[in-house]
Amino acid sequence: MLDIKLIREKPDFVKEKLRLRDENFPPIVDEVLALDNERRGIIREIEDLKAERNRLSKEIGILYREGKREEAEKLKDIVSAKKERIDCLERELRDVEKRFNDTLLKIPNLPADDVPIGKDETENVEVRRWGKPREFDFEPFPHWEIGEKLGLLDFERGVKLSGSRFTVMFKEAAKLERALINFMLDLHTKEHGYTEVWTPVLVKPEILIGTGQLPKFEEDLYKLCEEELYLIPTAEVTLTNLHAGEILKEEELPKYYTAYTPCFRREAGAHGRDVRGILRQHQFDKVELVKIVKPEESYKELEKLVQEAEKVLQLLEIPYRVVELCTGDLGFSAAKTYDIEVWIPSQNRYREISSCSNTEDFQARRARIRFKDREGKNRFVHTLNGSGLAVGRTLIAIMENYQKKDGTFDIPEVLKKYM
RNA sequence: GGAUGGGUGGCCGAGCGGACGAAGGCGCAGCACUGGAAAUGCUGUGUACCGGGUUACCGGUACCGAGGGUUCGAAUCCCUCCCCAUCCGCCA
Repeated sequence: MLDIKLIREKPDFVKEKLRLRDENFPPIVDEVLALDNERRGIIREIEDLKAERNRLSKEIGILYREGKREEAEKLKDIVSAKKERIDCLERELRDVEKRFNDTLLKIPNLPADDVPIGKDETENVEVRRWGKPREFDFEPFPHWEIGEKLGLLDFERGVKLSGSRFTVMFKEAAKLERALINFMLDLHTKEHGYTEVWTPVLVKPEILIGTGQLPKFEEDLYKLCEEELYLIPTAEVTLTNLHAGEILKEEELPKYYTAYTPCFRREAGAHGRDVRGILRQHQFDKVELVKIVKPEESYKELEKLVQEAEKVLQLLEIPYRVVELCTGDLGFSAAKTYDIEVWIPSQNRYREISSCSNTEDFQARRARIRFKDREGKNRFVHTLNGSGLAVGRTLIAIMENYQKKDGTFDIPEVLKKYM
């Protein structure tokens, strides 16, 4: 959530930044400002009336104590009349406030100053490459062919159990999935200083508002019909919200959390994309990295976060590149994002395997995560999140990059002790 | 799912219609004492919003789990809901 004070003081600046994301955003700024004005007018009137009421009520109490019943009765009538007006205004305020909040919650974060300007993913900027794509002396198979032939990936049974975009994994695939999770968690906890966390995967709506999935992206989420609970689309949701509503001590920061969880996405906008294989599934595993840090350290921490995620692919010895997302491709909550894209031989291109973002105080403000600084002032923290990595996609990368002519594939050296 | 007991400030805990933003304690900060520290003493110590000065300030409003209601006035009385604990039931 953006700071309403910033919107009030620099509406043109905010509009300009939002325009870099999408031409359609700027009008919402005027909308929210109009509601803010209306809201403040009503608040002022209510508070004046209440101040008067409180003053008179106090007087009534004193009059009673002094035994001046008649005077007290007179004052009562005056206060009663004010009460009617207050009730009416409060109803009005409730309505305006709700519209104000809904609107404010639907405004995305502002891109950081150094984010490249562009309209969509074609204008993302490559930052660096690691490793050389292997030269094959045969036409590399896509992972779904490798997996089906070896009896490791069963797409038909996935559909039988749960429908399209669900898959069953057998034997080495299932085992490799588990090995990868352990490998990633070990790396981040032992080498990078993260605290391992296990979290629920069902969460309340306000938690999803905290990280920015709600209210705008309800159609991307799975929701229970019996209870007001949603399946998480990423552990970013639970890890970031661990400290929702809390005021942390400055010396507790930074906090580094990592968790393995399954993730659930309806992929509402992705009909027809990547339908084959396990690249885009409704349920997938991910090891997530979340950092809660002091504002002045967040960009330094973002660079470190990306490197920590990259380390996974380096140890697995799989080529990748890092791209910086342009303004038009940034996610809703992000001020700045690096994607890590892994080399997929069968597609002869790099595909996203991790997304690392600094949301600055956008999520902190929504989830009310603050810390008390040395002067005793409460300030919003900055929150960062990144995949470290998407496990299913890492499995794809291994199957394809380590494949052999006979249709089998090798296991990366670092994973052997996990198998 | 059933029964019982609870939800008050950073924490513990009192208050049960008017002077209560809320006793007391702990914690924290400052000062005094000390060679330094401990102990002790004194002082201070919530948040959000609205308005004015627009730096360290002042005024107002709200907040005692949430939402309604009664009342001139609610932490306090009434209703609804949520959450927590314990026991029973069910269950991996």
